[in-house]
Amino acid sequence: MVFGHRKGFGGYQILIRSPEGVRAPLAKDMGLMGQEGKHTNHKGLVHPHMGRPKEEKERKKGKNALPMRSPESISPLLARYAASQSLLLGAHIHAHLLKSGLLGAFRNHLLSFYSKCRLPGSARRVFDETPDPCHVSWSSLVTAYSNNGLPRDALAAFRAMRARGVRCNEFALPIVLKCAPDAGLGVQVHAVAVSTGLSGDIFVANALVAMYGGFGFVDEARRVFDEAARDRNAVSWNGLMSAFVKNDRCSDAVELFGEMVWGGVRPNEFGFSCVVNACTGSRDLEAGRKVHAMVVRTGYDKDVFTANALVDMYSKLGDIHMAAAVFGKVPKTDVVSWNAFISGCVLHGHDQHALELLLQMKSSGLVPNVFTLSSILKACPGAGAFTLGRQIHGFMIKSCADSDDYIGVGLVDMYAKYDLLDDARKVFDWIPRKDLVLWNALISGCSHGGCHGEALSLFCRMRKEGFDINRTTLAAVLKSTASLEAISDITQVHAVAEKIGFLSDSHVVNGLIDSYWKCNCLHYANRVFEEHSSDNIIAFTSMITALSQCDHGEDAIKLFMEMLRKGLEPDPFVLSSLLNACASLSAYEQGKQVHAHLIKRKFMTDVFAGNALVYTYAKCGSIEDADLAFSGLPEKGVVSWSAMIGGLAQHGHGKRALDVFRRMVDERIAPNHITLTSVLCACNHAGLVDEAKRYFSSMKEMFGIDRTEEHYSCMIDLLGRAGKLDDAMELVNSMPFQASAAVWGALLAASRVHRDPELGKLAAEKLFILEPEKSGTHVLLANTYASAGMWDEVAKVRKLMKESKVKKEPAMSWVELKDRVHTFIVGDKSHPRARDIYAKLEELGDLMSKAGYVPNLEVDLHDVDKSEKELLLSHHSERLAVAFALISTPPGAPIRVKKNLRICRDCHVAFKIVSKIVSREIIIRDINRFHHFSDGACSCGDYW
DNA sequence: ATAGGGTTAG
Repeated sequence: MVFGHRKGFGGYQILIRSPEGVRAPLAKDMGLMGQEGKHTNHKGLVHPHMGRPKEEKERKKGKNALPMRSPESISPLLARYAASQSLLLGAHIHAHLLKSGLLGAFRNHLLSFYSKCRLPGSARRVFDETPDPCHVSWSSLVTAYSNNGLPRDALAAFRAMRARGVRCNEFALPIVLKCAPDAGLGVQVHAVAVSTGLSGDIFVANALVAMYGGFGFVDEARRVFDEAARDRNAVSWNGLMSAFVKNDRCSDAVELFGEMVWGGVRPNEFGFSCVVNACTGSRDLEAGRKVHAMVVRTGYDKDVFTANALVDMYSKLGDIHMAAAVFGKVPKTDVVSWNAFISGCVLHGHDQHALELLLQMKSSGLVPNVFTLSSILKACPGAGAFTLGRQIHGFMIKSCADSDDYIGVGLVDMYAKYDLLDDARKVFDWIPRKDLVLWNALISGCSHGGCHGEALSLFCRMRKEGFDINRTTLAAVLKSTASLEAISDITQVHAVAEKIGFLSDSHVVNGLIDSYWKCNCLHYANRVFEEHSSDNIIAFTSMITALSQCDHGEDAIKLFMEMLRKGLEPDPFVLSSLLNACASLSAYEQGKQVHAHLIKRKFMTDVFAGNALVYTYAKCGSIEDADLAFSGLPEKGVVSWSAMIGGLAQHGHGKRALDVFRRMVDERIAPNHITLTSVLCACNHAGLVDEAKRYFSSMKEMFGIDRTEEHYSCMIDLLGRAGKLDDAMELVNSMPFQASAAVWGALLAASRVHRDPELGKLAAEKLFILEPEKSGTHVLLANTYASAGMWDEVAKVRKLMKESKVKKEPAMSWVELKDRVHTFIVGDKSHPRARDIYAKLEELGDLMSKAGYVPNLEVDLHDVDKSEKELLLSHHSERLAVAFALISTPPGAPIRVKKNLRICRDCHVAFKIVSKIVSREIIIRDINRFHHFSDGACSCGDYW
């Protein structure tokens, strides 16, 4: 039979009850059965040192035979045998005393002997045979029970003693206080102590401090401590410190330690280990280092408890190097030392190192226990050690230790991280007593692994079964509602969170904001933000993200300014989020400001911020800055490389993008599906059809990446642009996905360029169904017919467009100047400098005509005469933006404009000429890509 | 009479 399965590993071995054990001969010899048979310590586990005592072995061999003893030598002899746990020798003396009739004088000594040999039953027997037990006999009996894991019997004996009117002594009280099951009984014992005048005894006072501390009554503990001011010793200080630590008042404990040292009391190993734990609990690394210095000065760094506490402190407070240094110097490491260091490594993400430590630990002869293994389980996914994780699972089942709460959670989490939700679920179902953390692990696993419906239904089950939930539960389930974009579910979770008072929690607020904006409910998101989190950086980050993702980049930047005004210090998260806002706005100047923040606050080593910087500079039209940021990254991950390749692709630097991709492969960074999308995109913008075909057909075997819908869509677009319309259609028909609006849109555009009205008609019909609200479809279809000279069809489409009441999405352009973004729509006269802008356009018009520019009237479908058409063309939003930039920036400065639709073909021609006339670089970011106009040419090579 | 290590989570 196995027992002790809760803490069944490590310092204590799992106990197998076997007839060959120490106990069998004892039971026979002594005629005693029952409690004492287990030889357990108070935790119900066998201690490894409890082997067969040396003296007993020697006697069996016939050496050292027991001599006749004089009465005076009996008492020290019993004490010696008790210390060496020599049961048989003690029993021999017992028999000798019986025989010689000397038992009476030694009953209390025997009682104590049996108690120390963990035989409370024998002790009781001696006590029962005592004709008139005195207070010493009673105290010894209470001690025998208490020290051998029988607190109820100890209490019963104490009550019997009180009922018989036996005087209570200072030895019984501390022991019985230790047995008190609740504060009520503790208070009663306190009353006894006061009434018997024993409360002045320092041992009693210290025991009272410990009792009150253990039950959460720190103030009571403090009162008893204060009353014992005169006799206080180190134990009193340590006891109160420990009371503070146990009750989440770690900083008070640290302060108390200072008081103690100041008062001239020298701390011992108990005090040191306790105060180090207090520093850990209050996250006070500064105080911790000071204590560490004192520990070294006084030589207590040799104490395992203190050293372990230091390892734990440095691990948890972020100085893993110091943790390693202390760990390396622990004179005799035990399981706890290893556990503390291993968990520290896992906490810092050094998963591989944690596994190496496990091996070292084993080879140093120590057995890992449930504490070790729960940390190791956490490290398995990161270290790619799935097999080890499975083995731990098997090991746990075999040793009946799998019902350990932490191991259960660790297993659920590990299986979930490997996307084995069925296995996670099995472990979950198998665990009989499910606690909150276990539920959370499974729900988080589900929402992480994309099983959002499952996560939601688990959450509902939890609520129905009356389980408590916490912020982790809510955060996980909100992640799922965000992905499901299920507004009614969000409002329900919102209501639950409100009901149980979790709306002040930043993680919950974060989840709600995130869910709401993903459901297009930006106003709800904003309401949550305004109502619950005015001065919290996480909430600001969420809201800034929400605004920038919903195309409210300007509001995102405004909110950031507000955050600064409130005196909140930006962190790398909020700055990364802000960079995304700048990217979506093409706000180059703002992006540089954020870059400055990052440098100033020493965040340039942050991976997320660094990647966002690359992405933002590329999106803001400066591929050079993006390249610089990319080269400066301390660590380039797959996201960094993908951002750079994608940026180059958007700017039409196809060859450079492919070079970077080759470098990435050389450096053994595994590309993902996003990288491959960027690669295909690079080929697309540079017209590299053969390269694209090669990557597209071999990506699975070369990089193990399955082709997604996006890859197909990019490939179809590429074939279409290159005029290979048949190949494109073949791919549409053979791909394993329904063709999306993006695919048909690409085909429609291709059919216009390559004058294929039949394909254009097919694509447009699909688009009318897929995206009935979009106006561009009509325009493109009409253009397609126009390009083939089918004017009747053009007229029909225009009529259709009027009937369907589809409004044309207004074309807009933005240009950034210093810290403001200026917006323009076609024919816009609302800008304060409108007069100057139009004058500039007129001036340019003359110069352009002289340079040979002829307006391309085909691109405009308005039913107006020729001169009016020309005027409309020359007042397109992008032209207004460029003209404004020309009159507001110094000569020679590059001009960056962002447009919400594709750039107009006539404007494309115009800007080529303008760039030459004014000797400026003009950079237009349209919905698809970047156009760099310079010296009469565009970077896209007119291929777009 | 006073002491230690572990799990979920933006």
